[in-house]
Amino acid sequence: MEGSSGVRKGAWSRFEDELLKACVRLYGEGKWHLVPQRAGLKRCRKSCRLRWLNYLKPNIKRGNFSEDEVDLIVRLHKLLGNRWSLIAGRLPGRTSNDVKNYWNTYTRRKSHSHNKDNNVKQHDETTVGKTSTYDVNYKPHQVIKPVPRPLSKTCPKLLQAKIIHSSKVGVSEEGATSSSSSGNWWETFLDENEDNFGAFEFWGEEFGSIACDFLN
DNA sequence: AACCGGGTCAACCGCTAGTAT
DNA sequence: GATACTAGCGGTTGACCCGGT
Repeated sequence: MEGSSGVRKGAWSRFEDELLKACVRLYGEGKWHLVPQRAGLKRCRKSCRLRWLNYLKPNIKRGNFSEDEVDLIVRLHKLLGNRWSLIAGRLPGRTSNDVKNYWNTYTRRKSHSHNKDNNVKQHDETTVGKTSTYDVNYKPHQVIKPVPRPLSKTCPKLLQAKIIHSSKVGVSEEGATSSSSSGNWWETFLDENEDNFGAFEFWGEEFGSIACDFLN
């Protein structure tokens, strides 16, 4: 299976996996455009990156989603919409592809059962997703799509919150660690923690109120 | 045993955002 | 500011598997 440009497509062989793993071990993640050359693979950079992120990367969790994970996915999807990478970021060991695939089958299952039985008044408590679109009490939810905001580095809110980070090391411009001692502020962004309501407000009054509603 | 349909998951494609020059 | 290039994302597709008939 090789394209006209000499680039292989389709399923990865064990040998290719080993080459890719060895390459990442040697050079680290990133610079994906160099990976095919370095690893001696006839794959495009996208293919290499995807294979690594979705399959070869250590700590990837496989198998069924737990109830907690499903619940989190439902809640996060309600808040973020189809931002699979953001959602996956909150689920250790899960990839955006996993989450997306799960959601697609999950919603398909839901719509299937919905079509089968339009008269269902009570949502089956045993099924996953307590907030399915087909709940009797379902209200169309408002998906929050982060809007780019022109923020000055001297923005008082930013300075106050000390969340101006270097994109690489997660350290404030002042060289101190951020207010979130355990790393990046977004890692705890959705925690049910009062501190975060300030963060919501930071993105604007509207976002803050929606997010608070969501968490309540 | 053969066929069919649905579910699952890996992979590809097209697009946008970010960065370098 | 314009352009080129790279990284990353979400949508979609297709192969494979499995259970039912």
